[in-house]
Amino acid sequence: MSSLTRKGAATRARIVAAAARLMYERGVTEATLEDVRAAAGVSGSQIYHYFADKQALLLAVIEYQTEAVLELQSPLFGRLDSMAGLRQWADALVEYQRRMQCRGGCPIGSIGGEVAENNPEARLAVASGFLRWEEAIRAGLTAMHARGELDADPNDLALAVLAALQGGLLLAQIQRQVKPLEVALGTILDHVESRLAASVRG
Amino acid sequence: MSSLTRKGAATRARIVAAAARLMYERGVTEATLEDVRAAAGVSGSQIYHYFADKQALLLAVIEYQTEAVLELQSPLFGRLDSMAGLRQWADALVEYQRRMQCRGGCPIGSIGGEVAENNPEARLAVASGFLRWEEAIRAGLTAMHARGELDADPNDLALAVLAALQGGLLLAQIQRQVKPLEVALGTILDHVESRLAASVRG
DNA sequence: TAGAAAATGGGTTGTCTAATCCAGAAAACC
DNA sequence: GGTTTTCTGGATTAGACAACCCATTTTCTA
Repeated sequence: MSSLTRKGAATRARIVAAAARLMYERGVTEATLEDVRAAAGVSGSQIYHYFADKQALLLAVIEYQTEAVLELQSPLFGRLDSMAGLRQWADALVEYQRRMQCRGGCPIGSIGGEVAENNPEARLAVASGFLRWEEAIRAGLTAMHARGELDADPNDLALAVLAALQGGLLLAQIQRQVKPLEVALGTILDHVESRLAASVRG
Repeated sequence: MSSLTRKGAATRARIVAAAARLMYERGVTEATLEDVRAAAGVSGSQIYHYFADKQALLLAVIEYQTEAVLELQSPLFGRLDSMAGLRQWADALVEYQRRMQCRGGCPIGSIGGEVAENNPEARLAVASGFLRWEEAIRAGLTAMHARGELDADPNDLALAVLAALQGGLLLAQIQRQVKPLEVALGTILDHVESRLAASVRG
């Protein structure tokens, strides 16, 4: 592999970004390397210059999508220790899906579903992405719990919130409407709210 | 197509069942028609005798899996109008996944995720499968609501339960452990329980 | 039992796509 | 300024797989 020059790193990044977009839009198997090559605006053997094979590119894409998803939400993650912050976060996710017309589903989860049964390595990469997502949610709920504001296990709640999000995204993707996501997140947050300690609930 | 004899219908069913199993175990694209042919124990051009192309077979598989999933749960559907029945149903789903070692995820949902972005016809077939599933859940919650036992919109709750189930299944499939499903269903049912009318809760 | 459907088993075609290889030009970096 | 890396652009291989065709035999079933 040796060292990557500035330009080399930029090209590599362009390839990963293009691959991520195509795999998101069409699925992993439907996104051919020729498509990726064209979309990235590179020629011939450049993809193989930076990646051993399609599998290596896929793993890079999973990394990339995990970073992208977490980065996109990061401004909102800091406020997940209050109901207002949680609702704001949920609203932003719903709004984003609405803008995307519910296409693609979850950038991580949709890849996960596609590779889970025939690509253990990719499955594990997706699992670790989910773990980081779960931890971001858990941090907020744990803070609430530590302050004595929350009367429930924050770990279980975080997992339930992530599951509601993933299920909502899948149903939204398949039905091409945001309502399932909206209702799934709204309901699980209603539940969190119902577990607020009496002192906070006012 | 003309008329199907008894034996013809049986062979067709064998092909669909084999295809369903393989698509579930490996994903739609990884299940080749040659694999299906061998697994069904039929020879040569039999698949094309009963199905125009792979797409037609896929649609038959989605139908088949929808029926299978609903039929498997049908003994429990009748009791979804009480917390005991709901918990029993959830336990059965968790237990089933445990026995499957969390492989495959949801027979309908995993196909849905794979085809959503490149096969509108299949996506709609999955959507209608989800609708039937949602309605089975809704029937129970609506009954509770009609009896004045439930203090919430049964339609929204049913959608939230299905989303929690799907999200839990996806996370379970990717992490290869039942906990996400267990927690997701447990938490959403806790929420349903928290919305029981005072008269029932008491 | 006669006609229709089911089934065998093989061959074939065409396409798609991942994966390699190469010779030479351009650019970046020390 | 020389070395390394990047990049071009094409050619090519090799395999997988869907789809189609056909001659023949077996099995239903009306």
